[in-house]
Amino acid sequence: MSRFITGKKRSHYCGELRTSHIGSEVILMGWVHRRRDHGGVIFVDLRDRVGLAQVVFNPEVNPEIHGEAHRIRSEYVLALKGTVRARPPDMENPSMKTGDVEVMVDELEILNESRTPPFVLDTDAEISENLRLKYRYLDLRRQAIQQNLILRSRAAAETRNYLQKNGFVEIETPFLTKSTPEGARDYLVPSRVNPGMFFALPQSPQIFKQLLMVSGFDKYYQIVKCFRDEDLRADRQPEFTQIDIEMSFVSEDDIISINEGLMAHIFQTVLGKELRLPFPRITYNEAIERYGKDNPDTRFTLELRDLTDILENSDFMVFSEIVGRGGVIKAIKVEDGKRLSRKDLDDLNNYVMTYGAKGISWARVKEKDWTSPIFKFLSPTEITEINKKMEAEEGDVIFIVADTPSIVHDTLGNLRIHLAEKLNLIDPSVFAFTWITEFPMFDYSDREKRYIATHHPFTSPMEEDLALLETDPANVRARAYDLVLNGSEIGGGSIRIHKQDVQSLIFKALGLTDEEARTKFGFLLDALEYGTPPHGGIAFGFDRIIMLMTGVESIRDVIAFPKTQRATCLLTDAPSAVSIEQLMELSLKIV
RNA sequence: GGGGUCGUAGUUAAGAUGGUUAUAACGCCGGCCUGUCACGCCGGAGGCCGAGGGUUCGAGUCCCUUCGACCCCGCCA
Repeated sequence: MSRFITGKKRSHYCGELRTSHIGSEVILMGWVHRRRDHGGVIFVDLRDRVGLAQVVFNPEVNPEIHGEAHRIRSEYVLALKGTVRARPPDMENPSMKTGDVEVMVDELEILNESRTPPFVLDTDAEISENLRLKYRYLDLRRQAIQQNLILRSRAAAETRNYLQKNGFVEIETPFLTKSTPEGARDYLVPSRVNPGMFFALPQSPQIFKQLLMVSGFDKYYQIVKCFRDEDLRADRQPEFTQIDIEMSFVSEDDIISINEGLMAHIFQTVLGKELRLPFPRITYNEAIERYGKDNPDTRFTLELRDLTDILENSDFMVFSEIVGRGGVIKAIKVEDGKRLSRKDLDDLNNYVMTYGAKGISWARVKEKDWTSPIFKFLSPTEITEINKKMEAEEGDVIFIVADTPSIVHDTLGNLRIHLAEKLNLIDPSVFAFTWITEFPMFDYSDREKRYIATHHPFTSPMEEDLALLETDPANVRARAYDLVLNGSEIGGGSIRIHKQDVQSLIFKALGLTDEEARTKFGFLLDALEYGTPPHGGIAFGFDRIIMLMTGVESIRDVIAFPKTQRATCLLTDAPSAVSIEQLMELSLKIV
């Protein structure tokens, strides 16, 4: 039996010792971060989740414990009692928070030994991600990622504080629920009791939170896991966490202002960062026009300008023909273009092909003319007009893309970010929030040959666009809004439909027959007939918010046990095969 | 489904044009060392070059297949 665990309790965290503790007796427990054995005196940096403390074993003070300390290796777990003292003069270590003091050990117990870890934990050295994920429990001992998870915990706590204080009720909703059409692919769970039937894990608690509004809960929230069986990215995991919020008797402005308050509260309490409210708002159309994306990074300019008018009748057929087919021509301008070499410029042709563009034209603006592969194809008037439109001066570089509107926007929108990163135009200390409003209600899906909901099928259309529902669905705007932070969509929501007749109209516009709507959403349509209040809400991607707050590049660095890009867990080896007995119990057969 | 980067001691990496015994640093093991803090000094062990096949007198290096990690496109209401 450990005499420390049964008799003596930890008195302090290693990382909290300061000069104020000098003279006091402390009991520490932690991991051996580093050991420096001088043959005589032995120093150990002992680590816990707060930080490091130097503990000292001196053979003259206590030969027996010093002998024991010789056995100590990296990552051994120690319990020890000792006295905090000031370090001898000129022996302080200013790079450690606890560097002014050290602990002279007079009792030691090795609580556990450790094999040599597969990678060293005492540096910030880059370790390959498959090793990190396989030994995630060791990776999570590293201070940087521990700090991320601690910050995440504080952000979650402050979210709850704020919402509770503002009268919200946290209510849990089912994980075993009904598969719904529309949206992402569902993760399915077979039902043993009902052979051949499946639950789906929720892509979000959307319908349940609306039903809670019908029930009169008025202000609901939940910090909740959601599941989507789609391909992964640096900021996408198959299971992720949302801050889910819904309110009754509110307009867009009410939801926006309470959530601006939420963001300000979290950033203030967790990061000590004062956010300026209200956040700017721009419409979806404006975002696309100016930035090419509905999640613009507004920390830098490089805005898109439209050259279609100037070039639609150009003798340069490449441009005029594209316009003739309904295409557009847009451009961005980089000041001080010397920073881009000729090779940089030519390499961009490969870059833009990723986004479906056939190419990109560039022009170095000179005092009289351009240096540009397309200079000889354009008239002097066109050159002048373009310079004027772009407000270009000598030394600037202009990038021009001509194609369908969506390819042009996609290409320039991403090129904008690419160039900003390459040219260091982004101040990493800035948090630039923007609301995007008036999203289109529908997107046309080429694959499904029908309109699909841009947000989701329960989103209310703008009243003034109701008449367009049957005649011109592409131009119906939704009462939907996204919150964008530094070019990441961190949240989105809408005012919902609360009338059964409007909901039916939308289902019709989406190509759902009454019967299909009945089977898929009958319970919701029923509920709408029993006094549903006007309501709306929002959901935030909690992991993404934490990524931005911690400044990490990968969502895996803010999740304790993440999946790989192929949606597997290298630690547990999930997913894995199951026994034939398990399958039979579920009435399943592998095809 | 598609495009790209990568895989060499425990770890991180170096290994032009194919050519003897595959390097280095850190880590690990042993020895020495009483004030270090990336402690120092001396010595040592450690490799099926992701896996399989092929070309060749000869492959870490070239070709094919395959596995895995990461980034991107599609996808993600």
